[in-house]
Amino acid sequence: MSLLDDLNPQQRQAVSAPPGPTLVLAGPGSGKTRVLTFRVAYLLGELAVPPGEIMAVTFTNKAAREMAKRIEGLLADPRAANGSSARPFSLGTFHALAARMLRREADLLPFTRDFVIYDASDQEALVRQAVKDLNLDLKQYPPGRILGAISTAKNELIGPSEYTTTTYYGEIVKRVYEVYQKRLNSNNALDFDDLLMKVVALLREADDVRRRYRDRYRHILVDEFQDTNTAQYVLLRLLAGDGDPDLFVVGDADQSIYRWRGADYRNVIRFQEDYPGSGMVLLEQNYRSTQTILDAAMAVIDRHPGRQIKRLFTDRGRGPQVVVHEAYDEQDEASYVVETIAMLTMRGEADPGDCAVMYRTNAQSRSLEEAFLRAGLAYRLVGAQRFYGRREVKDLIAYLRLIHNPLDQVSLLRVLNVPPRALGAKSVQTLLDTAERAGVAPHTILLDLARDATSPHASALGSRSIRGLKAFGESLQSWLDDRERLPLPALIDRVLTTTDYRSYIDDGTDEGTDRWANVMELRGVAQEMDGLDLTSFLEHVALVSDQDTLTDSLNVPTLLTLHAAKGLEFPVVFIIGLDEGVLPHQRAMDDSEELAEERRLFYVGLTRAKDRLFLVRTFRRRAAGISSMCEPSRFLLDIPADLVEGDHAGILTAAQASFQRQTRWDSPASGPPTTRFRVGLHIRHPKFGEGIVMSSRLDGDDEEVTITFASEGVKRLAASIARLDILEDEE
DNA sequence: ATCACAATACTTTTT
DNA sequence: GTATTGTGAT
Repeated sequence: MSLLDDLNPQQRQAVSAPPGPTLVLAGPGSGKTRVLTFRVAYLLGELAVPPGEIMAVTFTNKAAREMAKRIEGLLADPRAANGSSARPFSLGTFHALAARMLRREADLLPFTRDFVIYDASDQEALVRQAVKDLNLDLKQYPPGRILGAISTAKNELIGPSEYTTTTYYGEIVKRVYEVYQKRLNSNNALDFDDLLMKVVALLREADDVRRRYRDRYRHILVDEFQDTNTAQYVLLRLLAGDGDPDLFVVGDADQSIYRWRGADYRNVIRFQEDYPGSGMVLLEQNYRSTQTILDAAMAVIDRHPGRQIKRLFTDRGRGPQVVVHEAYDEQDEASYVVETIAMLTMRGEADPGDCAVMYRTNAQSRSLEEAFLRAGLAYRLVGAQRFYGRREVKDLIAYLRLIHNPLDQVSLLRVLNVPPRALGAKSVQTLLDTAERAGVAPHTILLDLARDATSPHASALGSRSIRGLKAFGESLQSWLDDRERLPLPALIDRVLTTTDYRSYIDDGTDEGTDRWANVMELRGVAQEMDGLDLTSFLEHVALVSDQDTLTDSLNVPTLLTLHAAKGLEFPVVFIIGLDEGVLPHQRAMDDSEELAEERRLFYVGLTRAKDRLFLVRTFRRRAAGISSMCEPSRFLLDIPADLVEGDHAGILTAAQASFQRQTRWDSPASGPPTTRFRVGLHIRHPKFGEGIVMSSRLDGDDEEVTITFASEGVKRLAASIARLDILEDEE
């Protein structure tokens, strides 16, 4: 009797694969989390691997926690070869693990272990500063776009000095990038991308450090491998080392939805090339959804041009038909969702907590929230910025970051005049100029003023701003002293009292009360994480996103974006806003790669559903204030009408008919000649045996096919020369 | 010089 | 609904 008895043959093959590079290609709902957790348990139990040697990388911290919990459960199972309870091993996201390594090795690095992590809005503030510094027009060079370019470069491990370009715009980006990076350094700050980049640089340059980590992490597991970017992949390779490391990666190219963040599912191909001896296991059976839902999902993903028809199968039976609903406007859409959930609950067909509502953009949650509130029903929102993006929360965090790392200028500028201290733009600018001229960081000027108002720095400043700056400096000094003495919640209280933050934020209105409640909630987080120091608290705040804190104890419907839904499952799923311009999103419509990603995103949403699926579209939609008509999503039209519940199928067939007359398609109208060998196709080669097509591209009249063979690894073959037989679908 | 309030423009997805 | 910019009052 072994733990592995609970698995199907494919899963068992993956879990008990001999240590070495292994690629697990898993369809949705195929139990890949299960495979990963069993693999860890197998290493710990069966192979008696010391826990310290294992590192598991997950996509979210929530996934990490979930996995830890499950492993603990597995190891407590009497059938586990080594029935002691769970032991600690490294587990977390790339970013969290990288941050830990950087703090540990900070002595070798050009920043101190007190570095702060800048989130997207901090980054944008810094880019904004840089653009202004270079006397560029913010309108012409929107910080967000420049930041995107910088982030893309960082994900490819391209630093400011290596950044090459041939365009004028690229030249601007390069110059902003240089200033931006300099500012990060002088602020003792790292952005998200730096966490990865700096670790990679460290491991590349410091031989002894690299050796140490390689010796330490003998077994590495990666979840959602299709969403790794170049920096992450290089980091993995550095940690794993050469030869045949035990690198166990699990992914599904069809669920790759983070291309815009630099993720490259071709890492799957790279993996096979870099580790020619790697094993490959497929997980094809789906344990989650009914056949109807799977058929709908497959119909959508199979429209992906140049892709093999995939047969996901389940033994769960057909289940109820898919429901398609057309609402009049967003309010109507939201009330339809709320009413349907209420009805299902009332009939006892589902618990409120079984239901999830998914949408493309966070903004779409608003009408839903209003409808839930109107109906007096509770809900849970997994929002990107629901909590940590709020002004009052950011203010308090900025204060704490400043205390933690006074070099953090972004935070300093944020709070210097919040609450108002009569320090306007002019005073701030004079402070910065004075600091620059004296060659010191701005905060030292403040601290100097606090000690001695007549310090030499004072000359350039007006008497009124000196008073304000001095007062702020005194407060800062006292907090810095407190930092050493007081536990975190008490430190927070001190900041709130000295700044009299409450009377600033809480004006007695409902909104003000709400804001103060948020401040207290943040304090509560600090309190809960008992004994946590300031460093860990700030790191938690920076790296732990809302969905990581998603509690499943509440029995209420969940509202979340399709991206946030990745890796989750619900008995009842609503996907709303199935309209052209929303899903697919307007900004993805003129790029066929992006359009393909939108399609995969929809596919991810569909495959979250276990039993029932509701697809909702809206006839009229308000965007940026004006309401206009919109057309049904092209993805919706790909769902075969015979999977849709009677009354509603008409909506589809009518829309499909009108669609025929138009020329919207995923690829240009003329369309390039298509490849004969589509990704995922099973083939047989006379010499190499059976394999799977990883990619194929046209090469003149010929076709170059990249194939992974079960026995031979990756080969690139010319279709005209190699005698490739296409095997029938794996039915 | 600062601040409060009004007008304005913009709004993908997130570790 | 939010962040930035503009305006007039203090």
